[in-house]
This record gives sequence, structure tokens and C-alpha cells, in this order.
Amino acid sequence: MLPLSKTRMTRQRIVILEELRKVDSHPTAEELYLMVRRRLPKISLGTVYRNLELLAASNEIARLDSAGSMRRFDGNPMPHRHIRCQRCGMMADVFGDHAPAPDISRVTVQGFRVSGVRVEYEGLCEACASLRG
Amino acid sequence: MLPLSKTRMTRQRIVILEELRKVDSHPTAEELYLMVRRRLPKISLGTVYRNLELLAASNEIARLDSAGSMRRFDGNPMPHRHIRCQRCGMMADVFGDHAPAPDISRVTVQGFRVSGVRVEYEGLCEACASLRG
DNA sequence: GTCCTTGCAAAATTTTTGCACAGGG
DNA sequence: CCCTGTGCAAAAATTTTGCAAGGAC
Repeated sequence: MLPLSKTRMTRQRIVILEELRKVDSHPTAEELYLMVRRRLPKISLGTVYRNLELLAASNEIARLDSAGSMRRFDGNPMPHRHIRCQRCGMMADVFGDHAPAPDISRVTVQGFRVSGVRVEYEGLCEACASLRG
Repeated sequence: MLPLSKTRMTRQRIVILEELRKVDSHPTAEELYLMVRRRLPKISLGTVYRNLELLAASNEIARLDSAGSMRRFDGNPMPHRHIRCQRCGMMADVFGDHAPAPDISRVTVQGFRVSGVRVEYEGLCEACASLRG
């Protein structure tokens, strides 16, 4: 890992990254905490959360799940696409989108019965775009 | 709303559905709670959660955000696709997928600067598929 | 009347944070 | 040394649940 300016390569950070890279199970913070604790029994869950945040910010790892942790609801049950603001998590409907979804008929995934594909756009809403200049 | 077998059209459920359908802001449960409380001051947040769950289960409304509320992490920061089990939320990598992503070059969304598109497959993992017969 | 639904409050879950101390560069 | 990072514990944020009373049908 390339140390970012002002970040230090602590034992905890190294082990968290190593353990995460060992698996392809896309663990939650809690799951990774249990894995890391086998090597660093005194590590705290807070440290795992803080490091996952830093590692994701520097693109050493990826955060799955769209963005916010809060569930959102849509009164319109008809299939339609959404766009999410990468910065504030705000979501909006996308109208008049005719870009076809990827064809799943030939997609096979080991150990899965593929039934659909979700397409979600990302970008910046006006408020967040103006904050960034 | 078509009443499902065994579900009752309570005042609370009607107002929650009406308020959600009034807006296109994709509110969280808490936000919707504040909206509904203007008409039903005594409603509880738990009732909002319970009804959103029921309404989503009967496809009266849609739940946004992939699925689980727990954040997951991926040790591989290279862009690649994922598949999510619709039932248990488990996620796996998708390899050898050559289905092209939708073309965003012509996608315009009012009030947004579109910068990308996320594609995520859904299906049932082996364990969940066998549970369902 | 039956039994699904509610309000309330407590609990459970998931994530963040304050603080004094440790330790990386 | 300096200042970021850690462990611990408490707090915050989000969602679920038990229970007695209410209300749809």
C-alpha cells in the first residue's frame, strides 16, 4: 500500500488490508473485525471502521452497497431507474432513459441463479456540484 | 391499494402510502414519519417502518438501496461487477462478464451532473435457492 | 368477535466519536 | 518529538420488537 500523505502504516491497518484481500466474501465491518482479531486480539471495532473508511477513501479497497446506510423508499412501484448523488446520497428518478440494460441472458455466475440486473446512475446533484466549484 | 389477504386498510397505512406517492424525493423512514405526522400526529415511527415493509412486500412501493443495511467491503479496488443474493444479501464477484454497461453519454438528468453508472446483478445463491425448493 | 394493527417504550443493530495514551516517521 | 492512530467506552443513528389496547372487516 502506498502511504498517503499524513497516513501511517500501522500494524492494524496492514492486517485489516491483508485480511480483506485474502477473501472474496465482501465482509461487513463486524465480520472483518472477527477475522482481524485472530491476529490482533486487542484491536477494537472502532479501529476497523476507521481504517475501512480511510482505505476506501484512498481506493485501496472498495465500499459496496450504494452509499448511505439509510433505506429509502419510492412511492412509484413501476420499474424505473434512479440516480444517486455521490456526495450527499440524495436520489432522484431518471425519466426518458432508453439506454438498454445489460443482457443477462448469457451471464452466468458460479453458485448463483441470475435473475436480474440493477442499473443505477451516479453523479452530483446541483447543490453538491456547486459546493465543489 | 388492493388489500392483500389478511391485511387491513388502516388510516395509518393509507396516509403513509398517500404521502409517499405525493413526492418524488425517495424519503427515508424518518423523513416520511415527519411528513405523515402532519396528518396523524400520534403515529409512531415503528408503525411507519412496519407499513413500509408491508407495502414494499406487496409491491405497492419500492425499496431503494440494494438490500441489506450493512455496509460491505471488497479488498479488490479494480472495477468489477457484483451479484447480490436477493434473499440473504450475500455478495459475490462476477468474473468474465462482457455485457457492456449502458451508455451514459446521452443520459441527461434534470439537476444532475451524470458521471457514471453502476451495474449489479441479482439472483439467488445456492443456499437460498435450495431453501426455496 | 376475531385477529391484524397501533402506540409506546425498550431493545437490538450498526456506526461514529471523545479522550487519554501509544507509537510511526 | 509531533501528530496520527489506537483501545475503550459511551453515544448516536437506524431498525426491530413485545405488549396491551384499538379498530377493520
